[in-house]
Amino acid sequence: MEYNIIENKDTITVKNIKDFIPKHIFECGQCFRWDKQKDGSYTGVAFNRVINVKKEGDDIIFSNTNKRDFDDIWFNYFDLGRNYREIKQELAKDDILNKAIKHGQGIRILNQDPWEILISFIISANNRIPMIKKSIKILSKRYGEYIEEYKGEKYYSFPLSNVLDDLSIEEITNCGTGFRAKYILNASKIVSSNQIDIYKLKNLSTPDARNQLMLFAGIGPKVSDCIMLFSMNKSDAFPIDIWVKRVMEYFYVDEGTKLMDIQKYAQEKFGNLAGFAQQYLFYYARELGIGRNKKR
DNA sequence: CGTCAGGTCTCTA
DNA sequence: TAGAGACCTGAC
Repeated sequence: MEYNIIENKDTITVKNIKDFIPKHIFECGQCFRWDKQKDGSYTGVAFNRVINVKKEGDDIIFSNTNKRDFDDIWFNYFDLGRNYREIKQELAKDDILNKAIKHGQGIRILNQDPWEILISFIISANNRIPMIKKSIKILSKRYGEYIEEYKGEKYYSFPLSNVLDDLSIEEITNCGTGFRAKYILNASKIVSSNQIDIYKLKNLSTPDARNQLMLFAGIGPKVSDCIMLFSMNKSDAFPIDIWVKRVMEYFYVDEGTKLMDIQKYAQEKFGNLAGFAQQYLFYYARELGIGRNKKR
């Protein structure tokens, strides 16, 4: 993928970029540390940096950054080396996905940090997105490192495992994590002691990586698939949350199909692109509120 | 006040 | 080995 990049003071502009719509990227459920600003742009924190992303016409402007960070961090973070046009062309052969893609054509799957994503998705279990974001924000403010103030707001990095592993259950609960606090503490101890090297899991096969992740208390099939898809470059992972379950039942499989069987179905149908299909379907289901009034 | 939300764990038959 | 029930928390 080649881009026409313009460098200015504190900003990098990528001209005429297709397949990049901030709203789709930041609101398709893969990340929790990006907030919409009054001007419609999004400000987020990742890899100890604060950055603002704004779409102007066909250009994307990255503010509060520089060419070096763009090359070293953001190019990979925003998955800019991947050709989404080809992925969408392939998936659009399926009628349902063809429609779903039209709603979320600017989605990209971010390459996020495994440790932050592992904890974030432990917190996501039986929780709501605003609450998840709030918990992560408090955790970072209390136990992360201060990064900088940007447009009147202070930003903090996500706390390291060897900081969280010293906390009490109560201290973690007090960040709004509820019953998941014990899972967070447990995971912190496993990671800080290197009992499981989560940074090496991306080198394993998807089933093997999944089995390793499921060893953590509080991580089941859905959360492990999220971790693999959003931070370990496993594009064949297919996380099935309530929305994906609904949209799959609505369009593809019988109601009451077991999650494992939906998983198998998606694996066979979408293969290596399952993760991308999941994102388009998830966004589509939420936009349309598919199955919202149905009982589980 | 119940209900319920980006699931997972525990207990029971 | 599958299925029901519990679970922090806060918004409706």
